[in-house]
Amino acid sequence: MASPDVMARVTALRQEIERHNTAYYVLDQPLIPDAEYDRLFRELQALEADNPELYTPDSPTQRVGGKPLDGFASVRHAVPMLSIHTETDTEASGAQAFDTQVRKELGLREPDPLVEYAAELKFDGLAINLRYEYGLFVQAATRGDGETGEDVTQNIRTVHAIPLRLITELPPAVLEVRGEVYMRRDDFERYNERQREAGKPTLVNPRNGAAGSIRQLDPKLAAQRPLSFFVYGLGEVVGWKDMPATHSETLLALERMGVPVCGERTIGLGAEALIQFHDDIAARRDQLPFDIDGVVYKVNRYDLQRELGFRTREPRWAVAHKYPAQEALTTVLGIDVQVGRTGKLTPVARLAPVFVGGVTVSNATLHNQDEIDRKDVRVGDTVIVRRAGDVIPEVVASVLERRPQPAPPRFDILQTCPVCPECGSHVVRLEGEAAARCTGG
DNA sequence: CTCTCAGTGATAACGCATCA
DNA sequence: TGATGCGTTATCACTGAGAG
Repeated sequence: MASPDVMARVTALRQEIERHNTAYYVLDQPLIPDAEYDRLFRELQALEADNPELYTPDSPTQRVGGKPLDGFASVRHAVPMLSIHTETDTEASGAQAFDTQVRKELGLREPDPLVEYAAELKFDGLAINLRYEYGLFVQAATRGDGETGEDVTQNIRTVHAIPLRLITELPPAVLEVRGEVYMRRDDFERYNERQREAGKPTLVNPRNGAAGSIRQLDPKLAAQRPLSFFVYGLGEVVGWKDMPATHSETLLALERMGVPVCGERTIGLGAEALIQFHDDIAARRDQLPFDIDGVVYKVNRYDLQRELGFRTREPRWAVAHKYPAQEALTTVLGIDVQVGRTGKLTPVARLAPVFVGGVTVSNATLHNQDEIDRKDVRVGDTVIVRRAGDVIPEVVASVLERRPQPAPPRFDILQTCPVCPECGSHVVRLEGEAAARCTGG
Protein backbone atom coordinates (compact mmCIF):
# COMPACT_ATOMS: atom_id res chain seq x y z
CA MET A 1 0.00 0.00 0.00
CA ALA A 2 1.28 3.42 -0.92
CA SER A 3 2.13 5.79 1.87
CA PRO A 4 -0.15 8.80 2.49
CA ASP A 5 2.67 11.02 1.22
CA VAL A 6 2.82 9.20 -2.11
CA MET A 7 -0.96 9.24 -2.47
CA ALA A 8 -1.05 12.96 -1.79
CA ARG A 9 1.75 13.58 -4.27
CA VAL A 10 0.02 11.54 -6.97
CA THR A 11 -3.22 13.45 -6.47
CA ALA A 12 -1.39 16.78 -6.55
CA LEU A 13 0.50 15.82 -9.71
CA ARG A 14 -2.67 14.76 -11.50
CA GLN A 15 -4.40 18.03 -10.67
CA GLU A 16 -1.34 20.02 -11.67
CA ILE A 17 -0.95 18.20 -14.99
CA GLU A 18 -4.64 18.51 -15.86
CA ARG A 19 -4.46 22.21 -15.07
CA HIS A 20 -1.58 22.55 -17.53
CA ASN A 21 -3.42 20.40 -20.08
CA THR A 22 -6.36 22.78 -19.93
CA ALA A 23 -4.09 25.81 -20.17
CA TYR A 24 -2.21 24.37 -23.13
CA TYR A 25 -4.82 22.51 -25.16
CA VAL A 26 -8.04 24.32 -24.30
CA LEU A 27 -7.03 27.89 -23.52
CA ASP A 28 -3.96 27.87 -25.76
CA GLN A 29 -2.01 29.65 -22.99
CA PRO A 30 0.70 27.38 -21.56
CA LEU A 31 1.69 28.21 -17.98
CA ILE A 32 5.03 26.36 -17.90
CA PRO A 33 7.69 25.25 -20.40
CA ASP A 34 7.25 21.88 -22.11
CA ALA A 35 10.29 20.46 -20.31
CA GLU A 36 8.77 21.24 -16.92
CA TYR A 37 5.50 19.60 -17.98
CA ASP A 38 7.40 16.51 -19.11
CA ARG A 39 9.16 16.35 -15.73
CA LEU A 40 5.84 16.39 -13.86
CA PHE A 41 4.41 13.80 -16.23
CA ARG A 42 7.35 11.42 -15.81
CA GLU A 43 7.24 11.78 -12.03
CA LEU A 44 3.57 10.77 -12.07
CA GLN A 45 4.27 7.85 -14.41
CA ALA A 46 7.02 6.60 -12.09
CA LEU A 47 4.86 6.83 -8.97
CA GLU A 48 2.00 5.01 -10.68
CA ALA A 49 4.34 2.30 -11.94
CA ASP A 50 5.67 1.72 -8.41
CA ASN A 51 2.18 1.80 -6.90
CA PRO A 52 -0.24 0.10 -9.33
CA GLU A 53 -3.06 0.29 -6.77
CA LEU A 54 -3.14 4.05 -7.35
CA TYR A 55 -4.25 3.60 -10.95
CA THR A 56 -7.37 5.56 -11.92
CA PRO A 57 -8.91 5.83 -15.40
CA ASP A 58 -8.89 9.63 -15.32
CA SER A 59 -5.17 9.92 -14.64
CA PRO A 60 -3.40 12.04 -17.29
CA THR A 61 -1.02 9.13 -17.87
CA GLN A 62 -3.94 7.17 -19.32
CA ARG A 63 -3.97 9.44 -22.36
CA VAL A 64 -0.92 7.87 -24.00
CA GLY A 65 -2.85 4.99 -25.50
CA GLY A 66 -3.45 1.45 -24.38
CA LYS A 67 -3.50 -1.85 -26.22
CA PRO A 68 -4.66 -2.09 -29.84
CA LEU A 69 -8.25 -3.17 -30.32
CA ASP A 70 -9.54 -6.06 -32.38
CA GLY A 71 -12.32 -3.85 -33.67
CA PHE A 72 -14.79 -1.26 -32.51
CA ALA A 73 -17.77 -2.28 -30.42
CA SER A 74 -21.04 -0.67 -31.40
CA VAL A 75 -22.75 1.77 -29.07
CA ARG A 76 -26.42 2.58 -29.11
CA HIS A 77 -26.98 6.29 -28.52
CA ALA A 78 -29.28 7.08 -25.59
CA VAL A 79 -30.42 10.11 -27.57
CA PRO A 80 -30.11 9.81 -31.37
CA MET A 81 -27.37 11.90 -32.96
CA LEU A 82 -29.16 13.83 -35.66
CA SER A 83 -27.66 15.88 -38.40
CA ILE A 84 -28.52 19.49 -39.11
CA HIS A 85 -30.28 20.54 -42.25
CA THR A 86 -27.82 22.26 -44.53
CA GLU A 87 -28.75 25.23 -46.65
CA THR A 88 -26.77 24.90 -49.82
CA ASP A 89 -27.79 28.27 -51.12
CA THR A 90 -25.04 30.83 -50.86
CA GLU A 91 -27.13 33.93 -50.26
CA ALA A 92 -27.75 35.59 -46.94
CA SER A 93 -31.38 34.68 -47.58
CA GLY A 94 -30.64 31.35 -45.88
CA ALA A 95 -30.77 33.06 -42.49
CA GLN A 96 -33.87 34.99 -43.50
CA ALA A 97 -35.64 31.85 -44.68
CA PHE A 98 -34.75 30.05 -41.44
CA ASP A 99 -36.07 32.91 -39.30
CA THR A 100 -39.27 33.08 -41.34
CA GLN A 101 -39.82 29.34 -40.96
CA VAL A 102 -39.15 29.40 -37.20
CA ARG A 103 -41.53 32.32 -36.65
CA LYS A 104 -44.21 30.60 -38.69
CA GLU A 105 -43.86 27.35 -36.72
CA LEU A 106 -43.97 29.25 -33.43
CA GLY A 107 -47.00 31.23 -34.55
CA LEU A 108 -45.27 34.60 -34.25
CA ARG A 109 -46.54 37.58 -36.23
CA GLU A 110 -45.14 40.98 -37.04
CA PRO A 111 -45.53 42.88 -33.75
CA ASP A 112 -44.25 39.85 -31.78
CA PRO A 113 -40.68 40.06 -30.46
CA LEU A 114 -37.72 38.75 -32.43
CA VAL A 115 -36.49 35.22 -31.76
CA GLU A 116 -33.14 34.89 -30.00
CA TYR A 117 -30.63 32.79 -31.90
CA ALA A 118 -27.23 31.34 -31.15
CA ALA A 119 -24.82 31.30 -34.07
CA GLU A 120 -21.63 29.28 -34.17
CA LEU A 121 -19.22 27.59 -36.54
CA LYS A 122 -19.80 24.31 -38.34
CA PHE A 123 -16.51 22.54 -37.87
CA ASP A 124 -15.05 20.34 -40.53
CA GLY A 125 -14.30 17.23 -38.50
CA LEU A 126 -15.90 14.16 -37.02
CA ALA A 127 -18.96 14.22 -34.75
CA ILE A 128 -18.39 12.50 -31.41
CA ASN A 129 -20.54 11.84 -28.36
CA LEU A 130 -18.66 12.00 -25.01
CA ARG A 131 -20.34 10.38 -22.04
CA TYR A 132 -19.52 11.52 -18.50
CA GLU A 133 -20.94 9.71 -15.48
CA TYR A 134 -20.63 11.61 -12.21
CA GLY A 135 -18.08 13.84 -13.89
CA LEU A 136 -15.86 11.01 -15.09
CA PHE A 137 -15.28 10.40 -18.81
CA VAL A 138 -16.51 6.87 -19.50
CA GLN A 139 -17.21 6.52 -23.21
CA ALA A 140 -16.88 8.13 -26.62
CA ALA A 141 -18.81 7.09 -29.68
CA THR A 142 -18.98 8.13 -33.33
CA ARG A 143 -22.27 9.19 -34.83
CA GLY A 144 -22.66 6.15 -37.06
CA ASP A 145 -26.13 6.08 -38.53
CA GLY A 146 -27.37 8.33 -35.75
CA GLU A 147 -28.82 5.46 -33.72
CA THR A 148 -25.74 3.33 -33.30
CA GLY A 149 -22.13 4.41 -33.46
CA GLU A 150 -18.74 2.94 -32.70
CA ASP A 151 -16.98 2.89 -29.35
CA VAL A 152 -13.84 4.99 -29.82
CA THR A 153 -13.19 5.63 -26.12
CA GLN A 154 -9.54 4.50 -26.27
CA ASN A 155 -8.66 6.91 -29.05
CA ILE A 156 -10.63 9.84 -27.67
CA ARG A 157 -8.82 9.41 -24.35
CA THR A 158 -5.63 10.45 -26.16
CA VAL A 159 -7.09 13.81 -27.20
CA HIS A 160 -5.62 16.21 -24.67
CA ALA A 161 -8.26 18.89 -25.17
CA ILE A 162 -10.93 16.50 -23.85
CA PRO A 163 -11.16 16.49 -20.04
CA LEU A 164 -11.13 13.05 -18.41
CA ARG A 165 -12.92 14.55 -15.41
CA LEU A 166 -15.30 17.51 -15.42
CA ILE A 167 -14.44 20.43 -13.17
CA THR A 168 -17.57 20.74 -11.07
CA GLU A 169 -18.67 20.35 -7.47
CA LEU A 170 -21.93 18.63 -8.40
CA PRO A 171 -21.39 16.47 -11.47
CA PRO A 172 -24.58 15.22 -13.17
CA ALA A 173 -25.21 11.47 -12.97
CA VAL A 174 -25.03 11.44 -16.77
CA LEU A 175 -23.83 14.21 -19.01
CA GLU A 176 -23.27 13.52 -22.69
CA VAL A 177 -21.61 16.29 -24.63
CA ARG A 178 -21.50 16.29 -28.41
CA GLY A 179 -18.93 18.00 -30.50
CA GLU A 180 -16.49 17.78 -33.31
CA VAL A 181 -13.05 16.22 -33.25
CA TYR A 182 -10.92 18.10 -35.73
CA MET A 183 -7.33 18.91 -36.63
CA ARG A 184 -6.01 22.44 -36.55
CA ARG A 185 -4.39 23.61 -39.78
CA ASP A 186 -1.04 24.32 -38.11
CA ASP A 187 -1.10 20.94 -36.34
CA PHE A 188 -1.93 19.28 -39.66
CA GLU A 189 1.00 21.03 -41.36
CA ARG A 190 3.41 20.22 -38.53
CA TYR A 191 2.33 16.59 -38.49
CA ASN A 192 2.80 16.26 -42.24
CA GLU A 193 6.18 17.97 -42.00
CA ARG A 194 7.33 15.42 -39.41
CA GLN A 195 5.98 12.59 -41.55
CA ARG A 196 7.79 13.88 -44.61
CA GLU A 197 11.07 14.13 -42.69
CA ALA A 198 10.60 10.56 -41.51
CA GLY A 199 9.74 9.45 -45.04
CA LYS A 200 6.28 8.39 -43.89
CA PRO A 201 2.94 8.97 -45.61
CA THR A 202 1.25 12.32 -45.08
CA LEU A 203 -2.42 13.16 -44.59
CA VAL A 204 -4.35 14.60 -47.51
CA ASN A 205 -6.51 17.00 -45.53
CA PRO A 206 -7.30 17.77 -41.86
CA ARG A 207 -10.84 16.38 -41.91
CA ASN A 208 -10.01 12.96 -43.23
CA GLY A 209 -6.91 12.99 -41.07
CA ALA A 210 -9.05 13.51 -37.98
CA ALA A 211 -11.63 10.91 -39.03
CA GLY A 212 -8.92 8.41 -39.88
CA SER A 213 -7.13 8.97 -36.56
CA ILE A 214 -10.26 8.18 -34.60
CA ARG A 215 -10.68 4.97 -36.55
CA GLN A 216 -7.18 3.77 -35.73
CA LEU A 217 -7.34 0.45 -33.94
CA ASP A 218 -4.08 1.18 -32.12
CA PRO A 219 -4.58 4.04 -29.64
CA LYS A 220 -0.81 4.61 -29.55
CA LEU A 221 -0.97 5.72 -33.18
CA ALA A 222 -4.03 7.86 -32.51
CA ALA A 223 -2.15 9.48 -29.63
CA GLN A 224 0.44 10.77 -32.09
CA ARG A 225 -2.16 12.60 -34.15
CA PRO A 226 -2.67 16.22 -33.09
CA LEU A 227 -6.42 16.27 -32.56
CA SER A 228 -8.59 18.96 -30.99
CA PHE A 229 -12.21 19.13 -29.90
CA PHE A 230 -15.03 21.64 -29.68
CA VAL A 231 -18.39 20.97 -28.04
CA TYR A 232 -21.60 22.14 -29.73
CA GLY A 233 -24.40 20.39 -27.91
CA LEU A 234 -25.73 17.80 -25.48
CA GLY A 235 -26.85 14.20 -25.63
CA GLU A 236 -28.38 12.37 -22.69
CA VAL A 237 -28.50 14.40 -19.48
CA VAL A 238 -29.55 12.95 -16.12
CA GLY A 239 -29.51 14.85 -12.85
CA TRP A 240 -27.93 18.11 -13.92
CA LYS A 241 -28.88 20.46 -11.09
CA ASP A 242 -29.40 24.03 -12.36
CA MET A 243 -29.19 22.95 -15.99
CA PRO A 244 -29.28 26.09 -18.15
CA ALA A 245 -32.42 26.97 -20.09
CA THR A 246 -30.60 28.07 -23.24
CA HIS A 247 -28.00 26.71 -25.62
CA SER A 248 -25.61 29.62 -25.09
CA GLU A 249 -25.69 29.30 -21.29
CA THR A 250 -25.09 25.58 -21.63
CA LEU A 251 -21.92 26.24 -23.61
CA LEU A 252 -20.75 28.65 -20.90
CA ALA A 253 -21.46 26.05 -18.20
CA LEU A 254 -19.57 23.38 -20.16
CA GLU A 255 -16.67 25.76 -20.65
CA ARG A 256 -16.47 26.23 -16.88
CA MET A 257 -16.37 22.43 -16.54
CA GLY A 258 -13.26 22.36 -18.73
CA VAL A 259 -14.88 21.28 -22.01
CA PRO A 260 -13.44 23.19 -24.99
CA VAL A 261 -15.91 25.64 -26.53
CA CYS A 262 -15.08 27.65 -29.62
CA GLY A 263 -14.93 31.39 -28.95
CA GLU A 264 -16.22 32.23 -32.42
CA ARG A 265 -19.91 32.34 -31.51
CA THR A 266 -22.60 34.86 -30.80
CA ILE A 267 -26.19 35.31 -29.73
CA GLY A 268 -28.53 37.82 -31.28
CA LEU A 269 -32.10 38.70 -32.18
CA GLY A 270 -33.68 37.90 -35.50
CA ALA A 271 -32.27 37.13 -38.94
CA GLU A 272 -30.22 40.32 -38.99
CA ALA A 273 -27.89 39.04 -36.25
CA LEU A 274 -27.40 35.77 -38.10
CA ILE A 275 -26.55 37.47 -41.37
CA GLN A 276 -24.05 39.69 -39.60
CA PHE A 277 -22.33 36.67 -38.01
CA HIS A 278 -22.35 34.85 -41.34
CA ASP A 279 -20.70 37.73 -43.16
CA ASP A 280 -18.19 38.36 -40.39
CA ILE A 281 -17.02 34.74 -40.40
CA ALA A 282 -17.03 34.56 -44.20
CA ALA A 283 -14.62 37.49 -44.31
CA ARG A 284 -12.27 35.87 -41.79
CA ARG A 285 -12.70 32.25 -42.84
CA ASP A 286 -9.21 31.85 -44.24
CA GLN A 287 -7.62 33.28 -41.09
CA LEU A 288 -9.31 30.78 -38.76
CA PRO A 289 -6.88 28.19 -37.37
CA PHE A 290 -9.12 25.33 -38.52
CA ASP A 291 -11.33 24.38 -41.46
CA ILE A 292 -15.05 25.04 -41.28
CA ASP A 293 -17.97 23.98 -43.44
CA GLY A 294 -20.00 27.05 -42.69
CA VAL A 295 -22.00 28.44 -39.80
CA VAL A 296 -24.85 27.03 -37.73
CA TYR A 297 -27.87 28.92 -36.44
CA LYS A 298 -29.86 27.60 -33.47
CA VAL A 299 -32.92 28.80 -31.61
CA ASN A 300 -31.35 29.61 -28.24
CA ARG A 301 -34.13 28.75 -25.78
CA TYR A 302 -34.64 25.06 -25.05
CA ASP A 303 -38.39 25.48 -24.49
CA LEU A 304 -38.76 26.93 -27.99
CA GLN A 305 -36.55 24.15 -29.37
CA ARG A 306 -38.90 21.59 -27.82
CA GLU A 307 -41.90 23.42 -29.29
CA LEU A 308 -40.36 23.37 -32.75
CA GLY A 309 -39.39 19.71 -32.45
CA PHE A 310 -37.86 17.54 -35.15
CA ARG A 311 -38.32 16.50 -38.68
CA THR A 312 -37.40 12.87 -39.27
CA ARG A 313 -33.67 13.21 -38.93
CA GLU A 314 -33.18 16.91 -38.40
CA PRO A 315 -34.20 19.43 -35.78
CA ARG A 316 -36.44 22.27 -36.91
CA TRP A 317 -34.68 24.66 -34.55
CA ALA A 318 -31.27 24.57 -36.21
CA VAL A 319 -29.89 25.01 -39.68
CA ALA A 320 -26.41 24.99 -41.16
CA HIS A 321 -25.41 27.56 -43.72
CA LYS A 322 -22.60 26.53 -46.00
CA TYR A 323 -20.09 28.83 -47.58
CA PRO A 324 -19.60 28.75 -51.32
CA ALA A 325 -17.60 25.82 -52.60
CA GLN A 326 -13.98 26.18 -53.53
CA GLU A 327 -13.12 26.12 -57.21
CA ALA A 328 -10.21 25.12 -59.39
CA LEU A 329 -9.42 24.89 -63.08
CA THR A 330 -8.71 21.68 -64.91
CA THR A 331 -9.04 19.99 -68.30
CA VAL A 332 -11.59 17.48 -69.52
CA LEU A 333 -9.78 14.30 -70.59
CA GLY A 334 -12.89 12.36 -71.58
CA ILE A 335 -16.60 11.99 -71.06
CA ASP A 336 -18.25 8.71 -70.08
CA VAL A 337 -21.88 7.87 -69.56
CA GLN A 338 -22.91 6.22 -66.29
CA VAL A 339 -26.00 4.05 -66.04
CA GLY A 340 -27.89 4.55 -62.77
CA ARG A 341 -29.96 1.91 -61.02
CA THR A 342 -33.09 3.20 -62.68
CA GLY A 343 -31.48 3.19 -66.06
CA LYS A 344 -30.90 6.91 -65.96
CA LEU A 345 -27.90 7.97 -67.98
CA THR A 346 -25.53 10.48 -66.46
CA PRO A 347 -22.60 11.95 -68.33
CA VAL A 348 -19.37 11.97 -66.28
CA ALA A 349 -16.35 14.05 -67.14
CA ARG A 350 -12.97 12.41 -66.59
CA LEU A 351 -10.68 15.23 -65.55
CA ALA A 352 -7.01 15.90 -65.27
CA PRO A 353 -6.60 15.43 -61.49
CA VAL A 354 -6.73 18.75 -59.68
CA PHE A 355 -6.35 19.48 -55.96
CA VAL A 356 -9.25 21.56 -54.76
CA GLY A 357 -10.31 22.20 -51.20
CA GLY A 358 -8.41 19.29 -49.72
CA VAL A 359 -9.15 16.48 -52.14
CA THR A 360 -8.03 15.41 -55.57
CA VAL A 361 -10.84 15.59 -58.07
CA SER A 362 -10.64 13.39 -61.14
CA ASN A 363 -14.31 12.82 -62.02
CA ALA A 364 -17.19 15.22 -62.21
CA THR A 365 -20.78 14.40 -63.03
CA LEU A 366 -22.42 16.69 -65.51
CA HIS A 367 -25.99 15.80 -64.54
CA ASN A 368 -26.82 19.14 -62.98
CA GLN A 369 -25.64 21.11 -65.94
CA ASP A 370 -28.27 22.64 -68.16
CA GLU A 371 -28.91 20.63 -71.27
CA ILE A 372 -27.20 23.26 -73.37
CA ASP A 373 -24.11 23.44 -71.15
CA ARG A 374 -23.88 19.67 -70.97
CA LYS A 375 -23.72 19.34 -74.70
CA ASP A 376 -21.17 22.08 -74.63
CA VAL A 377 -18.57 20.35 -72.45
CA ARG A 378 -16.08 18.67 -74.73
CA VAL A 379 -12.85 16.79 -74.37
CA GLY A 380 -10.03 19.28 -74.15
CA ASP A 381 -12.12 21.99 -72.55
CA THR A 382 -10.85 23.95 -69.60
CA VAL A 383 -13.50 23.77 -66.91
CA ILE A 384 -14.19 24.96 -63.38
CA VAL A 385 -14.34 22.18 -60.82
CA ARG A 386 -16.40 23.06 -57.81
CA ARG A 387 -16.29 21.25 -54.54
CA ALA A 388 -18.88 21.72 -51.81
CA GLY A 389 -17.97 20.95 -48.23
CA ASP A 390 -15.26 18.42 -47.60
CA VAL A 391 -16.19 15.85 -50.21
CA ILE A 392 -16.75 15.89 -53.93
CA PRO A 393 -20.37 14.93 -54.20
CA GLU A 394 -21.23 15.87 -57.68
CA VAL A 395 -18.78 18.35 -58.91
CA VAL A 396 -20.11 20.85 -61.38
CA ALA A 397 -17.95 21.38 -64.38
CA SER A 398 -18.71 24.40 -66.43
CA VAL A 399 -17.02 25.56 -69.55
CA LEU A 400 -14.71 28.44 -68.94
CA GLU A 401 -12.73 28.50 -72.11
CA ARG A 402 -12.72 26.28 -75.14
CA ARG A 403 -9.27 25.21 -76.11
CA PRO A 404 -8.87 26.65 -79.61
CA GLN A 405 -8.71 24.08 -82.34
CA PRO A 406 -5.20 24.28 -83.76
CA ALA A 407 -5.70 26.22 -86.94
CA PRO A 408 -3.42 25.09 -89.75
CA PRO A 409 -0.55 27.55 -89.76
CA ARG A 410 -0.11 29.62 -92.85
CA PHE A 411 3.32 29.24 -94.33
CA ASP A 412 5.33 29.67 -97.46
CA ILE A 413 7.40 26.81 -98.83
CA LEU A 414 10.83 28.20 -99.51
CA GLN A 415 12.55 25.09 -100.76
CA THR A 416 12.79 21.30 -100.39
CA CYS A 417 14.84 20.37 -97.37
CA PRO A 418 18.50 20.15 -98.46
CA VAL A 419 19.43 17.74 -95.61
CA CYS A 420 16.84 15.06 -96.19
CA PRO A 421 15.28 15.48 -99.66
CA GLU A 422 13.92 11.93 -99.62
CA CYS A 423 11.66 12.50 -96.62
CA GLY A 424 9.60 15.13 -98.35
CA SER A 425 10.36 17.83 -95.80
CA HIS A 426 10.43 21.44 -96.78
CA VAL A 427 12.00 24.55 -95.45
CA VAL A 428 9.11 26.85 -94.66
CA ARG A 429 8.52 30.25 -93.17
CA LEU A 430 5.53 30.37 -90.77
CA GLU A 431 3.29 33.38 -90.71
CA GLY A 432 4.60 35.98 -88.32
CA GLU A 433 7.97 34.31 -87.85
CA ALA A 434 11.21 35.84 -88.99
CA ALA A 435 13.29 32.66 -89.31
CA ALA A 436 12.59 29.81 -91.69
CA ARG A 437 12.34 26.25 -90.28
CA CYS A 438 12.40 22.74 -91.62
CA THR A 439 9.15 20.77 -91.23
CA GLY A 440 11.19 17.58 -90.79
CA GLY A 441 12.66 18.90 -87.56
C1' DC B 1 -1.71 -4.14 -54.29
C1' DT B 2 -6.61 -4.81 -54.01
C1' DC B 3 -10.75 -5.09 -51.65
C1' DT B 4 -13.89 -3.75 -47.97
C1' DC B 5 -15.65 -0.80 -44.52
C1' DA B 6 -16.82 3.53 -42.14
C1' DG B 7 -17.25 8.18 -42.44
C1' DT B 8 -18.68 12.34 -44.96
C1' DG B 9 -22.55 14.61 -47.99
C1' DA B 10 -25.41 15.05 -52.35
C1' DT B 11 -29.14 13.83 -55.65
C1' DA B 12 -32.85 10.80 -57.88
C1' DA B 13 -36.92 8.67 -57.31
C1' DC B 14 -40.67 7.76 -54.87
C1' DG B 15 -44.48 8.32 -51.23
C1' DC B 16 -47.39 11.40 -49.00
C1' DA B 17 -49.97 15.67 -47.87
C1' DT B 18 -51.89 19.90 -49.45
C1' DC B 19 -54.16 22.97 -52.56
C1' DA B 20 -56.44 24.85 -56.74
C1' DT C 1 -57.45 15.16 -60.69
C1' DG C 2 -53.10 17.19 -61.39
C1' DA C 3 -49.44 20.25 -59.60
C1' DT C 4 -46.45 21.27 -55.93
C1' DG C 5 -43.57 20.75 -51.99
C1' DC C 6 -41.65 18.05 -48.17
C1' DG C 7 -39.60 13.93 -46.33
C1' DT C 8 -37.50 9.23 -46.87
C1' DT C 9 -34.72 5.81 -48.96
C1' DA C 10 -31.32 4.16 -52.13
C1' DT C 11 -27.31 5.05 -54.36
C1' DC C 12 -23.20 7.34 -55.51
C1' DA C 13 -18.29 9.62 -54.92
C1' DC C 14 -14.24 10.04 -52.30
C1' DT C 15 -10.66 9.28 -48.38
C1' DG C 16 -8.24 6.68 -44.84
C1' DA C 17 -7.60 2.45 -42.42
C1' DG C 18 -7.41 -2.45 -42.06
C1' DA C 19 -7.22 -7.18 -43.87
C1' DG C 20 -5.56 -10.62 -46.95
